[in-house]
Amino acid sequence: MSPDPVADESAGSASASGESPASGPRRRRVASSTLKRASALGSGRPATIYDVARAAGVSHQTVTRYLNGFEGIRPETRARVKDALRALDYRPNLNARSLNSGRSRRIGALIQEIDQYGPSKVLQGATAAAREAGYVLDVVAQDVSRRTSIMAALDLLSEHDLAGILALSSTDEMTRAFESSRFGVPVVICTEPDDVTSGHPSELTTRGFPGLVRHLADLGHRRFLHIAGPTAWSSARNRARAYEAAVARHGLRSVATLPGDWTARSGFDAVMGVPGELGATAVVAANDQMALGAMLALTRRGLSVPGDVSVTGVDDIPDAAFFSPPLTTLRADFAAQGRAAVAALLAQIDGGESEVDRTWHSELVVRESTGEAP
Amino acid sequence: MSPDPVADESAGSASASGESPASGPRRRRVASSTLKRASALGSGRPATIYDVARAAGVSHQTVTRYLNGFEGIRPETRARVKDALRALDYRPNLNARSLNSGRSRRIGALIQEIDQYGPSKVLQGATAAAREAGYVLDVVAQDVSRRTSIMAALDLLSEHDLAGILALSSTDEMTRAFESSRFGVPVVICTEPDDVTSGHPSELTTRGFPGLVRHLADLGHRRFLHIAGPTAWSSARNRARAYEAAVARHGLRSVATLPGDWTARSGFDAVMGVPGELGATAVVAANDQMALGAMLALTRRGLSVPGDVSVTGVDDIPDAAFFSPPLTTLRADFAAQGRAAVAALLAQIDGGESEVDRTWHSELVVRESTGEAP
DNA sequence: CACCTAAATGTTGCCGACAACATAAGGGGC
DNA sequence: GCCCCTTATGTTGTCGGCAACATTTAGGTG
Repeated sequence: MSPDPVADESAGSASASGESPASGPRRRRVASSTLKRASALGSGRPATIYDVARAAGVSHQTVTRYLNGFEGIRPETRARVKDALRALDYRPNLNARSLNSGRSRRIGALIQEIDQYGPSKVLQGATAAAREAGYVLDVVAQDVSRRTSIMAALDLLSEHDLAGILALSSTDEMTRAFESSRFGVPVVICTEPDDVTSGHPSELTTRGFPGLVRHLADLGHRRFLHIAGPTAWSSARNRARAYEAAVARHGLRSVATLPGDWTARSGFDAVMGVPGELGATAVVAANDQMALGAMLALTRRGLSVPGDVSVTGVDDIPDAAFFSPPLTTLRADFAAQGRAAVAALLAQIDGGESEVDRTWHSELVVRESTGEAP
Repeated sequence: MSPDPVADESAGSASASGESPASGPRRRRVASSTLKRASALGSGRPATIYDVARAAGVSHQTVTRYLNGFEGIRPETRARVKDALRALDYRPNLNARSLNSGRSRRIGALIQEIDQYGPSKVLQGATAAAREAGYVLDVVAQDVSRRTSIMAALDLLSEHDLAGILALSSTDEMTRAFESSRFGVPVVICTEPDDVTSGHPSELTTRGFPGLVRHLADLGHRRFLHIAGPTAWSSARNRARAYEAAVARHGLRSVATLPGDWTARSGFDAVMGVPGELGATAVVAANDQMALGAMLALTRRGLSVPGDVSVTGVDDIPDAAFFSPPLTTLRADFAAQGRAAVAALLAQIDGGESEVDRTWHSELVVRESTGEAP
């Protein structure tokens, strides 16, 4: 009835049982007919080193040597191989290579809440970094709605012989799954720098939240409200800790820390759920979405932003600059997090050196959602 | 200086040159020492069918037969194999399998603007569908900032012997790259159902936009403004066409179609850039982000939403319900698009039948950004 | 009980790449 | 000119799984 949602264009004569439509032990060829394969451009299956060798009139090992940059090949031979490679459009089969070498060029990536801005940006950074190193990411997204367990995802990944595994979300669930499983490959859990994991105060604790709170304090705010992320996320816990420490350091008062789940709805519900007077003139949300929901709720409660209450977020998602009013927030660089995680993993894979110390910067972006305290 | 952003926990004794630290033709074992490998749980490399066969006292082929569900195995033998499989925690090496069979369980996925809600949701749906079928997605994200060409990404993917390739964004650039390349595997371009590709009016043209425009017309609006997505995107073109057709059908007037790029900023700029009076009482944006930017711009121009101007979006991103004011929009189901694309690809891979006709529904969600025309 | 067939299991070879070993040309030294 | 030794290149075997073919064992039948 409805139009096919997918515009497909099958390419090449490849698949779907080549010539003999009847029987079909797949492409199992008959004895020596193997030599009849792809000779010209674009025909049939991709060329192998054997095809190239035959075309160049050398042995397959000479081709391998050429590909591996071996010096001792006569210029004349070298030229023949080179020509054959290009003529047949040779692409190495990484599958076969890793079967032999035991090392693949693939990284498994587990990710949760991929539809959120943060995680998807982390993924973007990770794929970019991986690609630059000649790797691809095998991505498995945890669907929130169907919690089939991370273990099942890991099982799926474990068969694909990967060079390493990346956890792109740092939740307790994820951490637990990674602890209980044993992989034969390096593993990295990507997370915001946080106080507990690193053992010393993170940038968010030393500069990010202090700067944010000072900004609000300078505007005359004295009583604060925090809307936290889900406690299962290490970044949520860290942000809450950083917030509380910053408020305490300035000798100010935190009225409450309300639980949220990163969504705008939870920010909205949190504020709507406060009984009686709000009791605070500044709402510090752990991310921009919750700040968005909080602003709407404040409006609903008859409070104006920033007239009566100032609101801040964390992340600086692209939309934040266009909220009504535009949101004051702490900018985070998620793509860099993803890149760093991949770099750390590659370091483990290749060398064993884990030298990847990255400088983290959260930057306070002041917009119109914060103003003088009433 | 700053704490290491990545909490890593290397697992297993695997990597890093096992025993002999000196020389090292990798794990190339010495003659028959191959038999000395992993015997107990958790030791060394993953078990192969040969390990299992030895443990069960049968030939490797019997193990294969068991794994493939072959009936003719004596119950007693069957039990021994089963026990050995579990004892060694056997996992098939899909790499080796696909080297032999020529078919892998991996799908290449190319995606652009993954940090946008739509594409990331499509990816979520796609990975979920792939996972259910026992596949994983090899994701390569096109980074907008570094347009290193899709071709390079395809080259990278082409070496990883994939069962098929998915384009999760439908842009001209992507389409062109797919047309000029020849793959030996099925290819599917995931796109919104649109008029041109499908050859007949899409749901968006027959119901989505007509419903939206009628809603606005019923509120008394007569003059409309469209903020379109980037013309390189087929969905942007289709939405613009659907909008114009709907306005025309109701005998109303479209003042202009302004170009945007999906971002809130572009929506903001589009509205700010209109010289003189706005000339319209309803702004129909091609997505929610641009609608968000448009609303802020209208406020900046001294117009109230929805008092003076009504604004609508498309997509119904989770945040849309919490914009100020909450946004009237056409809901789209991106995850379903991703699932459908995978289903179509799998159909091509497995059967050749492309029976995947999915019912597309855009649903009008009325919120507070639309109201009576002034 | 010999004999034949079907069922159950074992053996060999291949996918594509690479590594170790093996061999065929070239260039001195005497 | 003989021998050795360095190049340049060819041959064999391996990774883990599967398919074709080979072989053994069990189950009937005359």
